[in-house]
Amino acid sequence: MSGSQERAREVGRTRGPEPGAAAGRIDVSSRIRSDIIQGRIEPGTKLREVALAERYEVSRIPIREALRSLEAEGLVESRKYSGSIVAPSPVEDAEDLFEIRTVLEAATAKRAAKRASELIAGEAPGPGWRAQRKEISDILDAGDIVIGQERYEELAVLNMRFHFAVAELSGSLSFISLLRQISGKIEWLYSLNVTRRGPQAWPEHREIIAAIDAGQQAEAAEVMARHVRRSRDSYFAMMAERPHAT
Amino acid sequence: MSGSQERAREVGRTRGPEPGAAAGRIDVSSRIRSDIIQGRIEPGTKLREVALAERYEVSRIPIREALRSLEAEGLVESRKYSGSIVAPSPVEDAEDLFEIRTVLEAATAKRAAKRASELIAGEAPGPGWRAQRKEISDILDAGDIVIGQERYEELAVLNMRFHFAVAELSGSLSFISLLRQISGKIEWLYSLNVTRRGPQAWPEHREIIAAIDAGQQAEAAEVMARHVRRSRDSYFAMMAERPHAT
DNA sequence: AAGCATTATTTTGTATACAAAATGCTAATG
DNA sequence: CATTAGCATTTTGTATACAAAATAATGCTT
Repeated sequence: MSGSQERAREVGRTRGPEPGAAAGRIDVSSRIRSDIIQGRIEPGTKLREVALAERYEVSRIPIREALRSLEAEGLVESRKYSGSIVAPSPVEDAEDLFEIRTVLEAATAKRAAKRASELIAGEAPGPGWRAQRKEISDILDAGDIVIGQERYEELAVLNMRFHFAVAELSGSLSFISLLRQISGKIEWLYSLNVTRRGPQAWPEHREIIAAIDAGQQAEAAEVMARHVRRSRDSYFAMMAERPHAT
Repeated sequence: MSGSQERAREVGRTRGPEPGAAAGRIDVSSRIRSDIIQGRIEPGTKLREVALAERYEVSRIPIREALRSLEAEGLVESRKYSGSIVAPSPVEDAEDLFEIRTVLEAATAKRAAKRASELIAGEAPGPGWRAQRKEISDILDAGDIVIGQERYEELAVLNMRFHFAVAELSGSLSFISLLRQISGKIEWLYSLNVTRRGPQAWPEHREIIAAIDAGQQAEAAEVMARHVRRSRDSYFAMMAERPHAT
């Protein structure tokens, strides 16, 4: 690999970036993702790299890498030499997304129950079980408290945490990463409507955990599937009432 | 043509990179992915950007973007300021990967059957149906020919194409992109063993399509699930015979 | 004036240069 | 001798500079 090293270039001492330009920053891709999900950037918007670079006060390089990640999540669509645009609103994919959640989460519940049954049989369920199981109890308790105090807005994040906690209880990294893949679109979907599923759905979580704890794989899968389908029905019922802002 | 305009365009000759440096190149990320899947780079290997840049004869920028994509596929693991390494061999995740395929592909078969039932009912199944359905027939025929001529090595790629074609027949982009997400690891899994599933599995594909064409959703899902599970069993039977090179 | 070829302009893609963090090594100290 | 503080090296992260492609604008021909 040769290369004409002799640039004979005036020493560019003037080159350094403004000191302090790179102030404390929180991962650009998260900020863009958030801006898309929260609707601060509309679907179809052309994401020009220089504009984003200015907006988030970084250069184009981090922007480009962030766009690659967001592309993998399906929040952004890119074509070579043609730039990136914000993906179309996920409302069209709502049915698919709920179906995906149904089958994947039923599988995670089943696997979690399998691990529990191993525990019951005296075998070791693998590392982390205790902590993961406790995490779920904490989430369930927190949900009850939140409901008792009628702070329903906080249920959404707890709900998300519960479902991911079950995935982690399954011990299967492949399922977790797949669920994480679609979580962006799921969040986006829900953020399109301020209303969320009411508190009456929360107790279903305890049924799911009961089946898992009992080591009943088929039961756990079925209860989880039913739970997600109800959440689907609730979503579409809501959409029927108040038309969405696509 | 009055006045030939000599636009002196060659002023800034100072900085240009070696001419011809960017020769015809085929997407770096595909090449790295291929090298990982084919085992030319072992799991756990530190992927240093400069080394990759030299190996693929590009600068670090395209390398970094490729690594982001591969990270999303789970073929590479990265930590900030700590670089990227090739993900561990997917053999440990084999069970999970087959389970994921089972539930996702059963769902795609079900949806494809649903579209077919709409066609039967006289409704329009949506755009692309005809072409997609024909594509499947072509693949099935090609497989029969290949088997007839005992060129079994070519079955692997046809098999992959068939399953993706069914996903496309479902008309659900979300499912397709999720399946594409794990396809890298699936390919990796299979490439670890030269042997593949024998030709006796091929006719099962026609059963799946038959159920879809008949618009029998539950049946299509079940047949597809059974098919993937058999492929799972076949894989593990093979692994039991000849120990893998982890 | 309409359609098309050609030239500007814009935007993405990539290479180089420099800064920041992590890693490894050396040496001083208990 | 083990440990650790400090320094040097290595490697990733990011900014700037330039090249290539696409898009917009211009002018020419019919």
